[in-house]
Amino acid sequence: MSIADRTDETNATLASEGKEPRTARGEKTLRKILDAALGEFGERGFGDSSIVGITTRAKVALGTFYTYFDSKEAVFAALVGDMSSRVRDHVAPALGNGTDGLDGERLALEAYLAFVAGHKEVYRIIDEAEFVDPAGFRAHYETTASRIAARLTAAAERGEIVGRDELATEVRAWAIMGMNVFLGLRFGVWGSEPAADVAAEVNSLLRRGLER
Amino acid sequence: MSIADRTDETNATLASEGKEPRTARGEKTLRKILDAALGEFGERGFGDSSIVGITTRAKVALGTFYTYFDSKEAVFAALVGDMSSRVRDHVAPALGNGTDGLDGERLALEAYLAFVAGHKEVYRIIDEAEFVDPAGFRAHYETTASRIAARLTAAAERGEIVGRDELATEVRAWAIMGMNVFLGLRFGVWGSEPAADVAAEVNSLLRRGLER
DNA sequence: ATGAAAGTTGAACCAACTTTCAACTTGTGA
DNA sequence: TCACAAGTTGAAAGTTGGTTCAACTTTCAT
Repeated sequence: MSIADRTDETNATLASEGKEPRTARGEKTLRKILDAALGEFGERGFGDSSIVGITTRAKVALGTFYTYFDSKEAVFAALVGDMSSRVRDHVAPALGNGTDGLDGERLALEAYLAFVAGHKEVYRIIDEAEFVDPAGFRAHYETTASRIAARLTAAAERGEIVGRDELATEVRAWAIMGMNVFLGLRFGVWGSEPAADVAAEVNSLLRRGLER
Repeated sequence: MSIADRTDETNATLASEGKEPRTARGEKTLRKILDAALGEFGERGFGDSSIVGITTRAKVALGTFYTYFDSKEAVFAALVGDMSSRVRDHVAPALGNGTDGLDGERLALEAYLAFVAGHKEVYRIIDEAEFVDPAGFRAHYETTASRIAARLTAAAERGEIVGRDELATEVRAWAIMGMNVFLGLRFGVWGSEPAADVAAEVNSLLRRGLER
């Protein structure tokens, strides 16, 4: 998926404040820069990336970068927000396809693993946001955890799972999220064992626990 | 815990190859630099840290740094290995104090949360290693996952938990590790809800799952 | 006591970037 | 058509911070 595949409105707001493109040409250039930045940051990491590297990939002049962004950090932050949405957009549809709430979570993990395997740059950028864009990083995970918590509460109300108080629900949500992220690293980024097998094992853990 | 609290032998090997200190004075200087680096990286992150920052904290001259390390990356890598050991050393004793294997995991998570809360720099450095010292990062997590997997296998052999094949055991190990790390972030680094409550909830998840 | 090895010092060097800007090109509405 | 706004260009200025090194000090074995 390229940034160019997304809507114009979405891209426009990714530029730094007051630097939004006002013509179709500018819009196109902004897209090229964002795509190039995604590639550059994904391959080299934030520290080893340079603005020259980004503009060279985008095939625009160095100065053009500053027409749309205030700094290297600013593009990165824009990308974090965008990658966060992409993960959500890709995983969310799977949630509804399960036979019950927990089965939805299984399919969501499967979709997440597939997404990560095909977009390692996205995984990397969100992870590196912990140091480059802490606010964006925290927003991403707090939002994700809230969504999981809401689904757990709904499943409890439907009588599918055991209900718990608010703190316990948050603990469960963060536990599930942490499992998913680390499995994404191990089986999406590093390895390539079948996503369905991985997700199935996690699902049995969530359903029945480990105890004999 | 300061680097100075550890043994001389341990510290000596933390210097870059061929740069090990040969006198007591050198040993002491190396310790000061390592402690300063831990503080600097922990507070500012790798990118915003500078060698001047480290040597200023350590109260040694800039050039002294290069008596013991080849580069900024080299100190960071030394620190990653050391932090990895520290986490293990702090958490391992708790494992044996449980009434069974899963109870040991509960106490280990509790110990881990307490450790992270008191040593946020350690958490941060291991996380940032993903980008600064990928080999050290991977070694840390693969080693940790192997240890968890070995404990799961042992518990299965004792008949405490349901045994599974190798892939499933690895999935379980990474799932447990991911849970722990994310709970460390949420409840150790960011929040301060009681570690015992968090660990208890996770334990019930592992024992009985979520299903009603 | 003494000299060779070990350790320390910080100014200076240098490579790598980020950021600015004035000139130039392109697009568009009247 | 034409004038002005929007966008593009890349050389150059400016900054930052890693790394080197030759002079100097301390340690310690003999």
